[in-house]
Amino acid sequence: MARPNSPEPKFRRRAEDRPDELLDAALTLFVAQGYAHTSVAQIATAAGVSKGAVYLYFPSKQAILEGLVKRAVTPVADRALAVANIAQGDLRATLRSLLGSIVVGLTDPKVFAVPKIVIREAVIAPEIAQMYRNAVLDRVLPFAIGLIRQGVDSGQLRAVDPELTLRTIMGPIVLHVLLSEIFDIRPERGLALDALAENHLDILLNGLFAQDPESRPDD
Amino acid sequence: MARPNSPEPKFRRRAEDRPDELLDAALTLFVAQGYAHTSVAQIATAAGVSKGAVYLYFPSKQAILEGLVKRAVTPVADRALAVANIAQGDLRATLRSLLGSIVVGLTDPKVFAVPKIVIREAVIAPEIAQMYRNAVLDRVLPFAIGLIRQGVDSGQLRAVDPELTLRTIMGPIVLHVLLSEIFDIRPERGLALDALAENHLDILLNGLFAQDPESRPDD
Amino acid sequence: MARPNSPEPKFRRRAEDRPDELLDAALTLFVAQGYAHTSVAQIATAAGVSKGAVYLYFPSKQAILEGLVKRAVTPVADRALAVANIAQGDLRATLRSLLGSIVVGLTDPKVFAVPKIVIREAVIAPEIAQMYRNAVLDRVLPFAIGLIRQGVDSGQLRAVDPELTLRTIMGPIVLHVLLSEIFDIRPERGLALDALAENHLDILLNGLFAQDPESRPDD
Amino acid sequence: MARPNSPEPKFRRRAEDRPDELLDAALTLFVAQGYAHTSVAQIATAAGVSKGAVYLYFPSKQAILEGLVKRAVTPVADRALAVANIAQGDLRATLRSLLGSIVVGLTDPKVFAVPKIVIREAVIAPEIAQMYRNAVLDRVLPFAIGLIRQGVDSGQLRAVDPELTLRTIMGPIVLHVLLSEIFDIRPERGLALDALAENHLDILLNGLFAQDPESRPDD
DNA sequence: AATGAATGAGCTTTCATTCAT
DNA sequence: AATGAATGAAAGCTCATTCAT
Repeated sequence: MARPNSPEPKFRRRAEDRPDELLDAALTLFVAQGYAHTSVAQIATAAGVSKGAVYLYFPSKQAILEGLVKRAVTPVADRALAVANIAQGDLRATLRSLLGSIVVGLTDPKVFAVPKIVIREAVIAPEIAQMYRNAVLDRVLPFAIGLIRQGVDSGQLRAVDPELTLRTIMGPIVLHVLLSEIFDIRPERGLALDALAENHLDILLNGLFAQDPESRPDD
Repeated sequence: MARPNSPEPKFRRRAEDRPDELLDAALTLFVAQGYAHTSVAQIATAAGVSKGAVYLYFPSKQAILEGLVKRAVTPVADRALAVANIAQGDLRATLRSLLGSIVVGLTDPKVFAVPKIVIREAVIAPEIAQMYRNAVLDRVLPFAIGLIRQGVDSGQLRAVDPELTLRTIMGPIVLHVLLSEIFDIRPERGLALDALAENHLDILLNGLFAQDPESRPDD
Repeated sequence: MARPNSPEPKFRRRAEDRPDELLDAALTLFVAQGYAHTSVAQIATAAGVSKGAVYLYFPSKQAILEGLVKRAVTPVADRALAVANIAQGDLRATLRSLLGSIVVGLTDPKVFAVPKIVIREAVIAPEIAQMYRNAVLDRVLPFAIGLIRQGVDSGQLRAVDPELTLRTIMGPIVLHVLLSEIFDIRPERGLALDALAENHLDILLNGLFAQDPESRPDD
Repeated sequence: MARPNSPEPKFRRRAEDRPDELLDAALTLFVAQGYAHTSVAQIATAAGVSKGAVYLYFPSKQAILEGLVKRAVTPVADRALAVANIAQGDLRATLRSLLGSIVVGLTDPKVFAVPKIVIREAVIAPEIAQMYRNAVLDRVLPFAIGLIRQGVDSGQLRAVDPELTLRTIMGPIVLHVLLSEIFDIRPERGLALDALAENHLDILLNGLFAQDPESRPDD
């Protein structure tokens, strides 16, 4: 306090982004080992500070988890809503670019790391799942559902249930990302999320079944 | 109380189904609190035995988790393959009854509890996820994928990728079950899994979009 | 009691030497792993009986240790005193055959196993060391000391302290057996106890030092 | 009590000699009760710290035992080798002062406590016996044996086996210390180690037997 | 602001002993 | 006489959190 003209602290160990460094360290460790198997000491070491210092920035281990989710929540929702701007004109094109955005988002490990942690640790920290729900899902889902509803109302989409249809659209891609890591499933090469999205979109657009014998093209 | 020659022996004996009772207790606790937050003492108490007795049947806490998965694995795979018998004749009907079976299966909390635990604890016990993969997924998925491939080959289905298509078919339902609990999402009343399946099937059969007159043959 | 003319129990699992079988099993295990690291269950298994059966013959684990010592105590003392019969005539011959007997005794692992256990476990079971002392040492040592005293009194031995001299006679051999196993010391080949006894006896008889310059042969 | 700003902090800090304090406490307890019967909690209490604090300095209970041996090993070997300087000139004098040093060393309970523990716990921790062997015995014994060999070569000693003779020299004294405590043998007053050494030296120098005139010179 | 020594509750696991059968 | 399931009291060890410095 009243620091006496500090002598050029330009290159001092930046102290105000300590929390962020701690969160980064915690994120990596939580993803790799789970919350319960990660000790505060490990987080401190990974962030390059002492065990005690962690408690200068976070009152408890659980608070680190909360901080992680809080930090991730706003950009994710923002990113999702940014897609809203695409949502104009042809619905097919919108759907295609929407799925594209999702694929890009899920491919970046940083983006999906926090949701994965939330899903995993929801049992022991329900309030965190709640927080995530409020901050992300409750902001993003209604918008997406509204989009579908408009399509139905305008007659572009068939008379489907908008909320349930959102699950049909999103489910395969999200679950794939979630499970492929857990069960070590690698369809062909890599995650092949784009191939999955391609095939999925095809079915959404054209249905699963061949229309009828004579109209079927020979592709 | 003050009942002279007490009719309750200090401990029950010869419980041949102790392992099962312990697994039941563990399952409930693991679902409710997660593996890490469940102590062996809690499992023992819930099963009505002493802490030490647990180790009469399982050599370690982790072995309980494994026992849980082992016990669940066979019936699940069997149940899934039993659906195989439905898989004859019209593919639309097959698909409908297949989804119906899945909905019934996932609605029973007992059935999906173990997979949920496996998914949650995969990070700290990868070999258990592996076990589940080998015992369930590797038995069931190839069969399902083969079914789709036959549909494609016979011309009933459009020229979709069988493996990726399976994700489109299963994804929405499985993810819904997985996330609805975590995020406490209850669409309208209950899980409404049947409504979801209905809407999903509708999209699979007819596509998402209203047919524009010229492209739609005569479906 | 009053067993109704038992139908030829000739080849029945001999039940009355169960205690001995248990002691045998315990001895082996105690020697190999120490008392603390040997569980009653191990003893039972090694003896081919159930855990509970052990308690039909011994009231506690410690009682097994005591039983072990009790069983070993009498024959050891007897064997030692049997050597007394040799103790006649020339003292040099007596000493030589005495050391020979000791060497033979210590070479047999069975004989020295119990004393080794007693020595090792004396801290946690002082009453057992006491028992050994009373039953063995107090019977054998006075006799040996008396022998030495006679030698001194008769003028065959120099004017040494009989009690302390007994330590000089016995110490090297006993310590060698005790430590060679512990420190994995193998002088040349095997324990070479006989060579040690030979050399030791030589020193006892002739002293360590060459008598004087001129009398020394030219080795 | 009701002393406002208590002058006794909840815990002491920065005790750089904590490890030593813990080793001291452990040594006392191991000597009194044996390794297996001493709990980490006991060691902690005896050292005036909490159970957890022990693990700040030693990774395991066994590591305490090792630390104990490591700490004792260097001074013992050093002390032994310091005797080397005495080893010049007349061998009789050397032997006398050597035994004197040993007696002094063994009389100090601190010095012999660790070897006694090593001997006792060798079965369950053979690597510790090995460590002791390497650090102490392998440094000291060759020197002592060499000394004897020189005596033989120079003709001062008779043609004895140097290695085996070392046992004759050391055995009685070491075994006496080892067993007297175990069997609660107290010859007359105290350990009387000096009397033992005196008598032992006498025999080494002059042999046990009274010289019969004719046989002595060149037997 | 930062440290890291210290705490103490809690965990998994072992095992001598008991007892219903 | 014999079993072995069951107990319960430890034990060794971990770790989130506190606090003197």
